[in-house]
Amino acid sequence: MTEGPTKKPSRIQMRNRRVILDAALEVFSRHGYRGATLDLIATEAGISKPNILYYFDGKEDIHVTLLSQLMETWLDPLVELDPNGDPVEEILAYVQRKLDMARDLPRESRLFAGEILQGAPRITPELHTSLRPLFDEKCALISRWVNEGVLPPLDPQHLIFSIWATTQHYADFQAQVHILLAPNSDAYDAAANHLRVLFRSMLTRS
Amino acid sequence: MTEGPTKKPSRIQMRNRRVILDAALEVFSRHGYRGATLDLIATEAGISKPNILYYFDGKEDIHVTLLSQLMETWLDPLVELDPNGDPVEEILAYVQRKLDMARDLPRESRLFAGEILQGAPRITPELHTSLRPLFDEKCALISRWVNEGVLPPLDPQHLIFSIWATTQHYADFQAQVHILLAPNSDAYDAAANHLRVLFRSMLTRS
DNA sequence: GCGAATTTTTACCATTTGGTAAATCTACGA
DNA sequence: TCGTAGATTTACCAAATGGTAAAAATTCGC
Repeated sequence: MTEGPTKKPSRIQMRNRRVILDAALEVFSRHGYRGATLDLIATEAGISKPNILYYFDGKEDIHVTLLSQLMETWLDPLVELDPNGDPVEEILAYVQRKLDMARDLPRESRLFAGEILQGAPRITPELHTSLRPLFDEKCALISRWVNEGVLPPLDPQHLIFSIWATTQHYADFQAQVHILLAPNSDAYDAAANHLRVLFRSMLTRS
Repeated sequence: MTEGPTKKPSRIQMRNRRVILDAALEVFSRHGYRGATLDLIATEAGISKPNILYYFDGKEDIHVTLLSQLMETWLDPLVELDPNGDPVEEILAYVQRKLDMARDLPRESRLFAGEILQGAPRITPELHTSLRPLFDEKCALISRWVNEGVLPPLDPQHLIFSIWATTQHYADFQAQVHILLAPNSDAYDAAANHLRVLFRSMLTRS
């Protein structure tokens, strides 16, 4: 472990690590950290448990690896918020991107939600180093837009919270949403329309 | 279990069941269902593990009891949505009540969120019998308001989702919120202001 | 094809955890 | 105060679970 340059991974290592992480994402997001077992992950991956421990140092290593890899994808929509674009359209496009992610990557959303829900015991450092600076930067950008008068007065921090909350809700609370919505309706289309109206109303009020 | 009328619980039973449930709420909300152990709950409650199993049939029994008791409290703010009140003020008051609950009962919020996040394996029946009818009823009420022209066109289902999502976010994602917000600021006051503006904008747009 | 390195399996193990049986202690009404 | 129903503790247990050692199998550069 105190070795210098890590050997570049073989094709087998690349493939198996990917297979294991995909299985682990499925299992962790469905059962939570403690509810997930190495046996479940092993079965899901089609790889024996000791073999999984050949590729990862342990259960926690798999979990942390997943969360770290996820973080980049997760923050990407916010990174793309363009200082040079039209403020209202930029923010609405951000809402749409976040909603698309909730639709396309619900397991990732639930994995992240589960970690935060339990106090972010394994990802707090990353939140400080990755999320916090980006959050501050984009809050400053939105504040600038407000000060320039191109946006009405609003709280950038809580605006972003509202966007996160409303979009991720469809992935994180999917079980509830499915019970409450008519099964044939396309929840995401309706949600997209609703959220566009909701946030546009706030961003364009006179 | 096939007995007829259950004996009325003694004072000791009342007290100990309350103590156990309170400890279990703390432990379940912090660690999730699988992460919570009877030993943790026992320590937190100051009651030995076998003694806990004298009052409850098992771990799942405690969890289900907690969720069932919580459901009533949880739905209460929505029950109070008054068909005879002013639509905009009624909905904004509902938002405030939900936000107050997230502030005052964060453990309950996280317990519920954890259950839904994992597919509501132990509370799905209650969601159908308790939540669904109330949800449908209040959606119909809001639809009526829209049809009467006292509210602008909007999707009642997704409006309620947005209210749930934005308010519960402050309890469920508390760990993240604490990392991102300046520690001295009063998050709930700012959130209340923000959410009032957000939803009022949508409800009063011309 | 061959030897070394990598990968996989087999056979385990210690700990944790939900739960139980039975003995013991305590409260409480007669 | 005494007997009994109710409450609590002690001493367990079986299954699940994260993890390991070492043998066996496979892959790969030459």
